[in-house]
Amino acid sequence: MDNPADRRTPTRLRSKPTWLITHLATHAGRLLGEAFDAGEWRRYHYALLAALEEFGPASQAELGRRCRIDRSYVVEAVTELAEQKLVVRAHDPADRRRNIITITDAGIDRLHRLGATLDGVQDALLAPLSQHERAQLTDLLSRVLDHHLTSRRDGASSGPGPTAG
Amino acid sequence: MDNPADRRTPTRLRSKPTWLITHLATHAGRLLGEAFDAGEWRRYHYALLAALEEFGPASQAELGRRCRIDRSYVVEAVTELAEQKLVVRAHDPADRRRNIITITDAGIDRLHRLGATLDGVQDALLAPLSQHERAQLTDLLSRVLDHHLTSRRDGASSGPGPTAG
DNA sequence: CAAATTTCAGGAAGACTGATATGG
DNA sequence: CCCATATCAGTCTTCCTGAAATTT
Repeated sequence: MDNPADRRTPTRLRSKPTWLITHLATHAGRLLGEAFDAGEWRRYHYALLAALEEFGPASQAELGRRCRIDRSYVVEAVTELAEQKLVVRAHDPADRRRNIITITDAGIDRLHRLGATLDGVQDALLAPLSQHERAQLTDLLSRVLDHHLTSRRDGASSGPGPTAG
Repeated sequence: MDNPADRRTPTRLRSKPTWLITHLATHAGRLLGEAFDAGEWRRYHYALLAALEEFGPASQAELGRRCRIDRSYVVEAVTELAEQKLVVRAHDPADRRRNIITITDAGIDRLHRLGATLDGVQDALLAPLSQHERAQLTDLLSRVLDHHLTSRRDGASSGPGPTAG
């Protein structure tokens, strides 16, 4: 029952990056969940705060594009952040469709504290790798992700072209 | 609106492997979905077939442990595979709690054809990387995943210990 | 009685879609 | 009229938990 051979994963799966990435995402999600659970935090809370701090006030649509968060989630997450006074939601006088979201001092403070927590999660996730290897992995993942983010302009109106449906 | 600067991702996210892996998993899932959609395939169908082909007939519990698929899904997926005669589900005379799942010739054939499709997905996902870099990435991911799979003995009955609520 | 297996019922999180109202 | 934005109401997949029945 506790035989290690019983738990060996099929070679056909182990050799496939898609499988590795999918399962690692699950573990990363678990670690993030454990780290964030105490305060009802979600990943997108951190993402939104990070975008607001780095790029300044923005509309909800822009935040969604930057953080790759769906518009539905932006609505919900901004509401939650606003309730805790970590951001302020105001109408844009220049374009009355938009909300302008601004991070508060409390929001910046929270961002930094969540950041420290997150750094711990990265360490836990990449524990078996050396510093050099961690940088290497981050670089490879970045390049792959960049490729897919730039080759899919999925935020704007451009051609949908359902390739397999 | 189509300003690239508008889509730039916060540095605090880009530098975090957890974020990169999570988002890449989304893209991988999309690619897998597109590739599999035509035939109602799911990842775990392939995973189960791969385990059965590599390690021979097995109980459902063992399949779940090998492929890291939850027991609920194993039930469902095996049923679907059995309906298409890709596997056979039989009672184990030696231990009447167990079902013994065996892959059929048609199942092996399907496994190989799905494998070819999946290889195409790996290529699409890792397009921007050289062959050497792909091997490097696969190796790094494997080592990280191994670490978490072996440090968490999550299949058996051992202590759950909810560390955070 | 304890443990393992199969099975079902359902919950949680995240990605995504469609519809609607409003404004540019 | 077309497009963008904000919002709400859902669906879908995957992961996970709880519980029941059966057997060891």
